[in-house]
Amino acid sequence: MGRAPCCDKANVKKGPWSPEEDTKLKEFIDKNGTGGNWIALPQKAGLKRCGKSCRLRWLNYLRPNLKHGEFSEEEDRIICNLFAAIGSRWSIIASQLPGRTDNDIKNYWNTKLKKKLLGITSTSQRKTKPQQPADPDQHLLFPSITHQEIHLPTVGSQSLAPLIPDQHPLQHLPYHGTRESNGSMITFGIDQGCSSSEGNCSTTQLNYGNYGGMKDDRLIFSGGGFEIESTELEYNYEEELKQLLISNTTISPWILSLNSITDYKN
DNA sequence: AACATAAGCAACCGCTCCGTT
DNA sequence: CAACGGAGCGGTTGCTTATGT
Repeated sequence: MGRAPCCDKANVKKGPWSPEEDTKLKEFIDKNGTGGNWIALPQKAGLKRCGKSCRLRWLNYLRPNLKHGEFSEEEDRIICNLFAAIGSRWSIIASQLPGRTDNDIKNYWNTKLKKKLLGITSTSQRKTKPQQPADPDQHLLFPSITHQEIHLPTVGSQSLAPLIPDQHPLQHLPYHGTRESNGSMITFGIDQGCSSSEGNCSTTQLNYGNYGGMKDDRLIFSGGGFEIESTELEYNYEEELKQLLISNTTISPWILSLNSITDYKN
């Protein structure tokens, strides 16, 4: 026996929302809030919709301060870097782009940004359109940055490890290493807290580092003044993307560390 | 103008997570 | 501790629009 459906599918409307439905939903939420119960909301609001559908409509279209339209170069960069770091965690990526929704970013990535990055392959071309060359400004998506903070909606006490997909190279990196700093060895590691010395921070931060390229069969990551190696090359999501990034070693930064990479002297 | 095809995007589906009982 | 149920998420679908023949 499967689980009970979230709503009576025979009696709910599906498909595109009408302006009247939008108005009903918006007015109800403006007046009453969501009440933390999406399942009960449609009935209260007088809508013949599934609660999940209402939630999606509100989050992706009706809620205030949503940004529509073209993504900026800066937004492109953030999406690319975060995708490289954590993969298709669209909700986390969306949390870094005010006014953008996870669905928006997901669609944008799948339909435009990925192609822009890959220089548009022949197989995905509009058949009759002339072949576009690879974007000459492609490298601008990967400026050489060493440290940029991203605030993840993660409670400081939680481990960041689950945010990293299994196939991501970070999974194969040691969680601790050493580097030289001012003549003495520094130990660093990925801890499970936040970077503030006070602790109790409500967000956990992630730092960008640079993907430094290949050495023998190893991926080298560097950033914040140190370097780290991965001996396993198992990360294989977006194979084409990986090839692109590897082939651009001089210009492609890559994520190195979670800032909660903390330094502490031996 | 009519048709074919690709691109874009809103919405749905099904799964996992997590709080509650 | 297990079962349940709601929220949230990512993948996918399918409709609409744009573009070329």
